[in-house]
Order: sequence, then structure tokens, then C-alpha cells
Amino acid sequence: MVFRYPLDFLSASRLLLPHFADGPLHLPLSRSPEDPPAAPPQLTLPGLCFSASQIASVCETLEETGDIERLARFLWSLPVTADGRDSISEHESVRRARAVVAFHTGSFRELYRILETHRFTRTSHGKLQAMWLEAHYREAEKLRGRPLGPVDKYRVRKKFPLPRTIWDGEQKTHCFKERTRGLLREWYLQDPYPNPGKKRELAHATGLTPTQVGNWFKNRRQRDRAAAAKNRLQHHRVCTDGSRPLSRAHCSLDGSAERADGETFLSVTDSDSDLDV
DNA sequence: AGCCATGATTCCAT
DNA sequence: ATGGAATCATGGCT
Repeated sequence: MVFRYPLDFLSASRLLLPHFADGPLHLPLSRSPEDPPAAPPQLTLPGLCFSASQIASVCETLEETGDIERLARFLWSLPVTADGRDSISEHESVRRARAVVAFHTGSFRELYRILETHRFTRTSHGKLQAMWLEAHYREAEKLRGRPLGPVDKYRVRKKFPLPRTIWDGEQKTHCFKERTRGLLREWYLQDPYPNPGKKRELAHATGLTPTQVGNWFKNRRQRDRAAAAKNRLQHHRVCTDGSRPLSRAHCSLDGSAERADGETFLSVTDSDSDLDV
């Protein structure tokens, strides 16, 4: 039987798979996650000859549809060599499918082995990275017996960095350069609400994207407001304590401090603003 | 491990 | 589209 298109093969496999996969075959789900897989059943379909790329197409389609059980059965039906260096196993889609199945069955050791020992192309990185991290999160959660917070997750990521097989090594910048931040601060003092033209200009001057510039101003305003609110609260406490009464100008009913021109003070955050004021 | 600073993201209101 | 609020993510410090 020759399939002209992968989907032909898929429809055929849908008809054929139950005959050898739904019977006594044990799915990984029924095993302990860390057990080595038992010898996979051989693909016994007389007269059928599937190319590696056709098998890969089936894997891709089953992965896309999210039918992991069927994908697992399909993978188990494939003949494999002891070292896994056969033309089927070498195919990225097949390897990725094995990783997906390992993840969904909780076979995390197997998942890590697949991800660490084979180089994947950039298009697979996002999904594989998510699985790598989620698997480690789940293991850490199980170990601790409680859900992980953001900082816990951060530490898990530090402890189990993404293997280079699924990551191009590019780091996201955490902090802008001091010169960049200096420029942003200067412009912010002149105008905390730059128009799109100014944003573009500043983006050009700093080498940032306009979005990054916008984010910086947004964050800066938000943090200045938070600091102002904190200051107001402290002033209010001093007022109500009566230990150091303040004038009405400094301590209004709603606790806000206002300038003569009616604009609320941009208060000073502890870190970012210390050079500004 | 906790805290903090800071860039990014999400959601909602205008 | 843009702003505000809340929150997440990350890296540094203690």
C-alpha cells in the first residue's frame, strides 16, 4: 500500500491502529512513570511499508489534534532499534511526539533524556521548553507538597536550566544600560507622558523599541504613584497620631499632597528615581 | 529563602 | 491606541 499524502496514511492508520493498539497493549499511563518502557510491540501490518516522513506526519497531526492517547499508541506500535538511531526515531517530529507523550504520562526522566540528547529546531523550542519547565515545576511541587510561587519557579529554572538542544542561548535583557536609563529619566522629568513621536525619538536614541520605551514610562509612572501613595499614608499617620501635626496644605482629607498648580506630586521611588530628584 | 528593583504582560476603562 | 492597576518574571543582594 502506498500513500501519496500523509493524510491518506493518517486516515488509514486511524482504521488500522485499533486492531493492534486498543487490545492488550499497555499504555504508559498504566506504568510507573520511571519504569523503562517494555519492549514495544512490532508493527505487524502485512504488506504495509511506511516511510519515516509519513510516520512523522502522523505524529505531527496527532500532536496537533491533542490526541495524546492515540499518539502514544501509535508510537508504541513503531519498530525501534536498541540505540534509537533508526530513520524513524531520528525524525524530529517523532522525537518531539515521544517527548510530548513522556510529558503527558508523567515519565519525566524519559522526557529529560529525549530533550537533552537531541538537538531540536527552533520551531519546536517553545513547546519543548514549556514542557521541560512544567515537568520540573511539577516535580518540585510534589517534593514540597505545596504549589510553587513565582520565586520558587524562578529557582527551579535556575536549578534546571534549559538544555541548549531546545534553546538558542539568547538571554532576555533584564536591565537596560545605565546610559539608556539616564536618558529615559531625563525625558521623564521633562514630560512623563511622551507622545508617539517622542517615544520613537527616544527609542532611536536609546536603541530600545517604542514599546520598551512605553513600558518604561508606564512602569515609572505607576511606581511613582505607588511611592506617592505610600508617602501620603505615612503623612496621614503622623497627622492622626497628633505627635507632629502638619499643616492642611501637607495633609489634606484624602491624604494627598498637592502642588499650588493643582498637580499631584510625583513622589520619589526608592531606587529608580533617586538620581532624578 | 526572603526581599527588592525593574522590565514585561495582562486586563480593564477611556 | 493609551493609561492605570495588578501581576508576573528575573536578577541581585542579604
